[in-house]
Amino acid sequence: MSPKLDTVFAALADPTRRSILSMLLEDDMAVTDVAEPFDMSLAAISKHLIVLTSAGLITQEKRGRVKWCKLEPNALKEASVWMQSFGMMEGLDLDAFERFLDHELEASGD
Amino acid sequence: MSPKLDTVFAALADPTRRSILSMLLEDDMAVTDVAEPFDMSLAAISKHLIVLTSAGLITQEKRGRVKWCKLEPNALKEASVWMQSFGMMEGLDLDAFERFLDHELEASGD
DNA sequence: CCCTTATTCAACCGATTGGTTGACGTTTTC
DNA sequence: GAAAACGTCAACCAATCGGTTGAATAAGGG
Repeated sequence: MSPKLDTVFAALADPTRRSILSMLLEDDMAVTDVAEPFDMSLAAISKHLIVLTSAGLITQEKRGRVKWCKLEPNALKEASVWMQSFGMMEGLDLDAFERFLDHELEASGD
Repeated sequence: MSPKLDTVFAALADPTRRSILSMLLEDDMAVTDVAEPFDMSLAAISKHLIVLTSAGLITQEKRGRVKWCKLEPNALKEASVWMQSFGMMEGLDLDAFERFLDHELEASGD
């Protein structure tokens, strides 16, 4: 159905890419700095960043010779809603959860 | 980090497998019945079911010659919490969200 | 017992993935 | 303007993926 879900979940399936997302949670980062903690070539990281960009999970903006990577958390929303529509919260107070989400998502001005 | 997240997200990245999960949301199903709506060999579906089982998203129980597939929604919880702990809620009241999750996950007795 | 139904296994296939290396284009700095 | 820093591209590689087919196993039904 949604090709977007395919790419978002596929992007999240790799631990390196999830780590990158976590790092970007703190701040925007240059590609080189993203790569620094990983035991892997810069080109490999560059590819991971392309995957994340295609999935819409991050955006990249070039300023000077530095390309800045920025988390794009809204891309997680569709996937998250899909999971939620599901049993994910079985046994939880789904109504309360939904009310919470409605309220919070609205406040975030998506 | 968590190898489980790898397999869960990878399992969710395929539209056929997501469809299967949706079908199982309604009721437990035999492998043959799961395969019926898909334009694909039974063996292919069998493989998809193995992937879903490895990810813990479903369980399979053989009764007689029929193997029943059952949704295991708790497996989505870890992945879901990972996503939520995340930027999906950037700009939202994260503290309130965390309190909510703590409360609800505790209540669910995961 | 044989036949059918239910499911998996094994071998194979082409496409994709996650990594490497080395060359290349840009922008900055000296 | 040459050198360094930033990042991508292209070619390659082994491993995995999503599918096929055909044979094999297991359990019921006549």
